[in-house]
Amino acid sequence: MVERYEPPAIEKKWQARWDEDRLYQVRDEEPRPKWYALTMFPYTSGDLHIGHWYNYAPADVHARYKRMRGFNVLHPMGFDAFGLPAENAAINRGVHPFTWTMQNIENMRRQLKSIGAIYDWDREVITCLPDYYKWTQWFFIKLFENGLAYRGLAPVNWCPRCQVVLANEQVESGRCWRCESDVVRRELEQWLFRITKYADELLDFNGIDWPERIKIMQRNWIGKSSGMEISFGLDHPGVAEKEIKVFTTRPDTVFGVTFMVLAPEHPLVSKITAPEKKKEVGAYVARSQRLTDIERLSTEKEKDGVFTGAYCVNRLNDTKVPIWIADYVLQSYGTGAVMAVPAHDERDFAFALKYGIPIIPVIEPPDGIVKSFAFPDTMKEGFEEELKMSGFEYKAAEIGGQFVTLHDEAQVKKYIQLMKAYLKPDNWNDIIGSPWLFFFSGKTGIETIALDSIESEAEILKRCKAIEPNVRNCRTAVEMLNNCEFYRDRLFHAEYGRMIHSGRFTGNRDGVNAVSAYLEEKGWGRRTVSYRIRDWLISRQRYWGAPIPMIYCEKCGIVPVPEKDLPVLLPETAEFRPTGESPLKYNDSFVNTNCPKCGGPARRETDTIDGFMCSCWYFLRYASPQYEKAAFDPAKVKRWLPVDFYTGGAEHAVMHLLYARFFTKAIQDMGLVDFSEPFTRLFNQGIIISGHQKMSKSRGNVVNPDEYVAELGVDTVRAYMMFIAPWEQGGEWDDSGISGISRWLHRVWDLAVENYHSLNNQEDQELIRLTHQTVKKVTEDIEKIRFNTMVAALMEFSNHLSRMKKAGSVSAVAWQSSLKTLLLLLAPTAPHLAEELWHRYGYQYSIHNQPWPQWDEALVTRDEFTLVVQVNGKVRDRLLVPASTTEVQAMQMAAGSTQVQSYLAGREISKRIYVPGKLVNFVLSKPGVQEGHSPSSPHSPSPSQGEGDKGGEVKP
RNA sequence: GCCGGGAUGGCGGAAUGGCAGACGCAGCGGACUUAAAAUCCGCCGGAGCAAUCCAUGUGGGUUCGACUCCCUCUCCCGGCACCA
Repeated sequence: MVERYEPPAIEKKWQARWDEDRLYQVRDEEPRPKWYALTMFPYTSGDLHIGHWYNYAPADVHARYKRMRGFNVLHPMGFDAFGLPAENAAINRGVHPFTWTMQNIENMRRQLKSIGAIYDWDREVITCLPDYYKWTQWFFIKLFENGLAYRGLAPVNWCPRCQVVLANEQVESGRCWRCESDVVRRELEQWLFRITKYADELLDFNGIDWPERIKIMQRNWIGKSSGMEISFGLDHPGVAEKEIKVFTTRPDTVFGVTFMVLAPEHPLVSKITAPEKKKEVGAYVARSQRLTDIERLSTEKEKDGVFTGAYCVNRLNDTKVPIWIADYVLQSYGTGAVMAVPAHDERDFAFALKYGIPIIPVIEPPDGIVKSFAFPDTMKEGFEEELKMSGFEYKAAEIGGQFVTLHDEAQVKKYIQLMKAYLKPDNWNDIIGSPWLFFFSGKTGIETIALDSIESEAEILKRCKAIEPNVRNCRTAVEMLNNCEFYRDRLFHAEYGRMIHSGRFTGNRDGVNAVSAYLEEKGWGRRTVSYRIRDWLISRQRYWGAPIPMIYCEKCGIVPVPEKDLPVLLPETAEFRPTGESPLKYNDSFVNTNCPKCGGPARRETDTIDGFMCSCWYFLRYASPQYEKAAFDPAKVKRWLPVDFYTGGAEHAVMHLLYARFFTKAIQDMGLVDFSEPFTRLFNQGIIISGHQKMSKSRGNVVNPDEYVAELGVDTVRAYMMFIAPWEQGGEWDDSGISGISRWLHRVWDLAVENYHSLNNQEDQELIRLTHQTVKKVTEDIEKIRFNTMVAALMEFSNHLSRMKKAGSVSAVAWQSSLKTLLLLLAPTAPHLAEELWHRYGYQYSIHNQPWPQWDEALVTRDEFTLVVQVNGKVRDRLLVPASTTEVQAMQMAAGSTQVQSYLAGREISKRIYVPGKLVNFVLSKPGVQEGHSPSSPHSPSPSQGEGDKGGEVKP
């Protein structure tokens, strides 16, 4: 018996050898082209679960492949080491965050080493060490000096559980990204980064190869929308401001403004509120401050608000517009004020209905449908017959009367005539949609009033109430119409269309541009853009982060710490209590300092920097991790950056990935680097879930890879990760298939280790073909990141080898050469096994320094192929034919097939389809006669399946 | 609600306009063994004795031909969620 494959021993042996030989040490200066393959470094949470491995193992396979393809590959690893969990461990268990973090790193480094990756550990980066965070602080000062870091009073997202503020990106559906607590608002003075300055640049993804999905998420997050800032006149005694500015994307609806809504936090609120409304408004403002974002922004929550008692003026039609406040308007977007057009905005519509505010339609519905309800007993005898005769679409209402639907202007015109003729005295009728007309039949005839302004709205309502007691409690005309189900779909729409009821613009179809131009000409507005994205809030009221390197001096104000004094070290001792204030605040020896400018007494900033800033530049540090003179050695960054291939989870789409892009653009503008995008190609691998949930310690569903490694070997685990699904897909962790991979690697071992006895060389050509075919398939699959099919191809290849070995049907030379190729193809996936077998064959150490095998396209193609023969698109025969077969020959052979002939008998071929190298399809003309089929195929081959099974029985 | 992605055997998946189910797991049968494990060989979507038919979430369409392209609907996953 030959030696058995024993992975743990082999793996340990080769890892030690590689380590000793510094096989994976990366040299900066090499003639080979560079390849920077980066994978997102882990947060130091304690240990790596199988989900982490799913990030790292396939990334390493790809990097190893690139290495064999002749690239000088930098594939570094490090630790994202600042963050809340470390401090929470300190609070809960009394371990110092530093100790906790470094212990975790020890363990994680051990696990990472067991992967057998090509990480060059000399380049390890740990963000919580002073030699790293010194430069994080240095970058902060650079941003400050360039006007990109500023201190501001802002309503912030406060997580009551973590006792810390969060950036907008770190709030997920109103909850803290880390602990899922509901976030509340607080007004605090904080440090922010001016990411909004780069909003437009961040929208430009030219030159980078990123998944469409991530680009869309970033675009949505940035949320650029073009519109207008429109000024409404304000004339309030004692108030200096003479206008209220609103932001709108729909200037074409400006004639439909019937109220104005300010955010509760809007600075004008306290100034303009009428004395008798002060109490109510104050209470509303107080309440909205108290609510969490979840409560306040919940779409389930009914829109509510309060009238301030004040008015402004719509300059376009000189209408007085009541000013309300409501918390569905956000102070932080646009101007914090909106012009409400209830006829064409869903929220405004709901709000207006709730508070009885008039609704004036100003845009025609694009479907052109107009409705009218002929109320019971309002029409004279014979009206219905007239409707019928005129061909109108109508339906009898349950309560009597008719629902009439009109489809064009001619119908409307005709209907109006008809209706006027039949309307009984002292009644009214209306047509809704466009035009919007009310017809009142009085003593003197019929009077028509259009619902085109606040005044006419009031007049219409007054008259209706006079006629119909049932509508007396309606506050607006639309509220009255809204009682009728039939009208509902006409009362509100948000589409673009022809303007109506809009003075000089009535009839205009390009309202947005027309109104914009007019407002600009008048000086009442300007075209502008708004962004959803807000500046990045980076202050954290916590200990375990890089201290913000700023000093407050009473005389000199805010002064950055001079570079020579960096890093501002975290004091070793601090009291860790969840107070909501930085533990540094009460550390006198940290806080008290001297002003670098005037030397006088001063205080240090006690907040620390958001950990996401550390990961904004770690990819630069890897280029020269021990460099002491600066954050990075410019020559090395020039050599290695940008990252060629960045892999990691999609959960960072609008956090890390957006921040890192911003940061890179910012330092490019400072002249520190000469590229604008850090990651040329991004690939998001899928997530491994467990029990239908993301793996996390807190959920208690983590799967530890260590046991699999100990039992089956790391090569098996690596290959299994590659095999389970396409990498971008991920999925539920299920180890039931891992035995298949283990068996396969054992088979490969036996294949290579056991002696081969050649009996003949019958299959040499076939083996050569299969070898080249496999090289091609494996290479292309790795390039396309289709690792699962790559492993499948390797399995198929080794299955063929097994068969040939058993048969002894290839020469010893062909066998050796193919096996050598198999090992090379296997090297990235199963590096230890490949190295061991390579060594046993006596080939030169190391297999990982060998070039990737090439394939010869001429040898890949077979000299014969299976020609599929179809009749009416259904496969009826398969013929093995020479590769040189011509179309004519193929047709002849296909037609000659006995299988096929039974389908052709008595039928005419109307079309012959030929796909070279693949198939022939005979299309038959429609069956004329039922007989004429051979008894063996009684079914009609015609595609018409009407008769189904019962028609198929033909007794012989 | 809006924006993405997805649905294929018992399971993971393969096939991106041309042989549906590669490769693997599980299962079944056999060989070896005193026996078991391991290993090896065979079978393995459904119906049918068979010829053959049915089958890629639903319903329609385009095409000689559709898992693949287009439209409708259902369900699942991810993101955003009053952004005016």
